[in-house]
Amino acid sequence: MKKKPATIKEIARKLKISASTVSRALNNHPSIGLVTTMRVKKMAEELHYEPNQTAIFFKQRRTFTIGVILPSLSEPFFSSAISEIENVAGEENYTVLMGQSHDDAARELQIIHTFKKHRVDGILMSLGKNTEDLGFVTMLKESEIPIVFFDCVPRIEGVNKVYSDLSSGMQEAIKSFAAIGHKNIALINGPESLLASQERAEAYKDALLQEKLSFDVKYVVNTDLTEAGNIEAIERLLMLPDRPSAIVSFNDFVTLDVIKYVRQKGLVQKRDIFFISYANYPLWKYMENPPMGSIEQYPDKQARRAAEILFKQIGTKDDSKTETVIFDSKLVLKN
Amino acid sequence: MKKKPATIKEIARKLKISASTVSRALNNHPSIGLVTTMRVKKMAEELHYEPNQTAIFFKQRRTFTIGVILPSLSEPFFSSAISEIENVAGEENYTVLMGQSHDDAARELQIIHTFKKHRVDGILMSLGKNTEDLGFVTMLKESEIPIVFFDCVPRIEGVNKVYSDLSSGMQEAIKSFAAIGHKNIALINGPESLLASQERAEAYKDALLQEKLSFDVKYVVNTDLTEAGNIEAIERLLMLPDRPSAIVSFNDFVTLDVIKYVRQKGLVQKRDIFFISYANYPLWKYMENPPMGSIEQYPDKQARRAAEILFKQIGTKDDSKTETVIFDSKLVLKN
DNA sequence: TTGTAGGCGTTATCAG
DNA sequence: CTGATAACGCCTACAA
Repeated sequence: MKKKPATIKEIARKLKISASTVSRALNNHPSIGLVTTMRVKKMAEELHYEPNQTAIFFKQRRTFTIGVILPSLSEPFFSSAISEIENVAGEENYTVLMGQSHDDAARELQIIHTFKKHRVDGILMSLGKNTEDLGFVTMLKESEIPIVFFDCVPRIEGVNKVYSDLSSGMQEAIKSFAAIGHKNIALINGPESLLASQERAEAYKDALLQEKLSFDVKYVVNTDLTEAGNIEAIERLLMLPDRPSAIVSFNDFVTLDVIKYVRQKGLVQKRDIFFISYANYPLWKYMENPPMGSIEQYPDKQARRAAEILFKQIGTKDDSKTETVIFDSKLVLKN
Repeated sequence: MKKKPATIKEIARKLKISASTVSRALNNHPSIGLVTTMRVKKMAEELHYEPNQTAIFFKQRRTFTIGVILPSLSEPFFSSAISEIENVAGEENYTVLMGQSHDDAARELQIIHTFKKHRVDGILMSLGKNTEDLGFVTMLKESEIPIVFFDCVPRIEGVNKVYSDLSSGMQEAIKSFAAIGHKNIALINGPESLLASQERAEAYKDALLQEKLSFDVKYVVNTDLTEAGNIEAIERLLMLPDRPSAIVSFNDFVTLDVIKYVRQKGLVQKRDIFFISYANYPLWKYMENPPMGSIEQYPDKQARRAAEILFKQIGTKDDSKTETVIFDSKLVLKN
C-alpha cells in the first residue's frame, strides 16, 4: 500500500471546515468566500494536495483517456499518426493508451478488451491486415465507447472512418508513367483480401483506362507483404515475355525489397525500370537511387481528423450519426 | 452520462442475495457455495456484467497502468523499445500510457504530471537531449511512483537505469578500422552536453590508445544532430589537411546525412572513406552503399530489462535500493 | 456562505 | 457459508 497523499478531508480537518467547502473552494465555486478559498488553497499547497483522479474518474464515469490501436509503430506512417493523435489528445487534456496489434486479430481483440476494462472514453484504430471479424464494433457500440477508424478502415457502414483515397495518387502515378512513354505498367498489389488492395486494383484499372492504356491481368501480381512474397512478385513480373517497364507497388516497403532485387539483377532504375509506390516514407531522401515517386497518404492529417471526430463524439455522446472523411492521396516525385 | 453497465448490486438484487456474496462469488472466493457461485456467474453473464475497473483502481490504489516517456517514436530504436515494453506490460496485465517528449524538457515535465494525475503505477523513461532539471525524480520519489530510465539515462546516482555501454562497440569499431590500416580516425560526436556524447568521446580516446593510435583533437567534431549540423561536421573534417579516412559517428541518422554529403562530393564509401555509427538501424539493409558497420544497442533488451525492473519495484514497493544494468554494445558489419 | 448526507462500485472486516 | 457495514476520495443536492 502506498503512503497516501493528502486528501480533501485532511485539508478540511486541519482548517476545521467541511470537506465540501474545501472541494468547492478548490474548484473555484462562486458561492465560497474569498478568504476561505484562499485559506483552503494555501493549505492545499502546503500539504501538496493533488486531486485523486482515480476517484474523479470513478465518479464522473470518464477517464480522460483514449485508446489507440494500430498495427505497428515501426512503420513511419503510424509513428507520424500517433504523434499527431498525441497532440490532439493533449489539446483536449486527454491521455493516450497505446496498443500495437502487429496485424494479429486476436491481439487486437485483447487490446480492445483491455481498453474497455480501463474504461477509455474512446478508441482510435487502424485495422491489421488479417482482421476479419468486426464483432467488436457492435460490442463497443453497446458499451457506448465511440470508435473512429483511420487509414486501414473496415468496409462496413455505420462506423466513423478517415482514410485516404488511393485512386487520386494512382492516377497521378499512371499518368506520370504514361507521360514518359510507358505502355506496360504493372501493379504489385497486397493480399487480395485487403480492402486497400481491392481499391488499388480498381484505381489501377481506372487509371489505365483514363490514359487509354490497355489492362492486362498478367501485369497484376500479389504479395503477402513479406520479403519473400515481395521478391516472388517482382520475379513473376520480370519473367514475363513483355516485362513491364514501370511498376506501381503496394507501398514503399515492398518497393525497398523490389529495388534491391532488381539491382542485384543488374537492372538500373529510371532507365530499365521505374517505380512508384504508396507511403512516401522519409528515408527515400537518403537513397542513392530512390524510386521515381511515392504517394503521400498524410498520416498526420488522417490521424488529426480521426482524433477530432472522436473527441466530438465523446463530447456529444451522440453515436447515431457517423462520419466518413476521405483525403486525396498525392504523388510526390523523387529527385 | 453513459448508460450504466450492470453492477454487482444489480446482480445481488435480482438474486436476492447480498452484494458481498456476489463479489466473492465472482472472485471465486472459496467460502462461497458452489450453487451460489454458479447462479451468480450465470446472472452476471446474462446482464453482461463487467467489473468497473475505475472503481477497483480507486479502491486498490493501483491502476495497472505504466507510463512510458521517450523522445520520439519515429526513431526505430524507440519503436522497438516500446514494442518490447508493451510485451512485458501485457505479461503483467498492465497497460501502457504513452508520451513523446520530442526532446522538449517542458513537455517531458508535462507528461510526467499527466501520468502522475492518472496515478500510473510506474514510469519508464528515456531522457530527451535537452533535459537539465531532474527535479521530477525527487518529486516522483515523494509520490512513491517508481521510475526506471533506459537508454538516455541521467548521470545522477540513486535511480534505476538500464543503458548500453558505448565503449565496447567503439572499441570494436576502432579495432576494425585499424585492422585495415586506418590511422586517421575521426569522431563526429553529438552535443557536448549529452552524457552519451561524453561517453563516446572517452571511449574513442581509450580505443585509440588501445590500438596504439594517437589522439588528435582536430579529429573530433560535434553536431547538434540537425541535418545542417551534421553537414557542417563532416565539412569540417573534410577540410582538414590530413583528412580522416574513417569516421565513427554519433548515430546512424548522422551517418545518413554524412554519407549523402560525401557522395555528392564524389567520395566513394569503403574506398575513399569509411563509416561506422551507433544504432544499427534496419534500413541499411536496403542501401546500395551502406556504411562499413553499425553498433547495435539492443533497444529491445534494454526496454525489457527496464520494464522488468520497474515491475519488480511496483511489486515490492521498495524503492530504497536502485538497480543499474549495462549492456554491451556490439559492432555489426554491413555487407 | 457553509455544512450534512448520500452515493459512485467494489471489497475487506466483522458478525452471524 | 452468507450478510451487513464501512471505507476508498470526491462531488453535489439539499438543508441550514
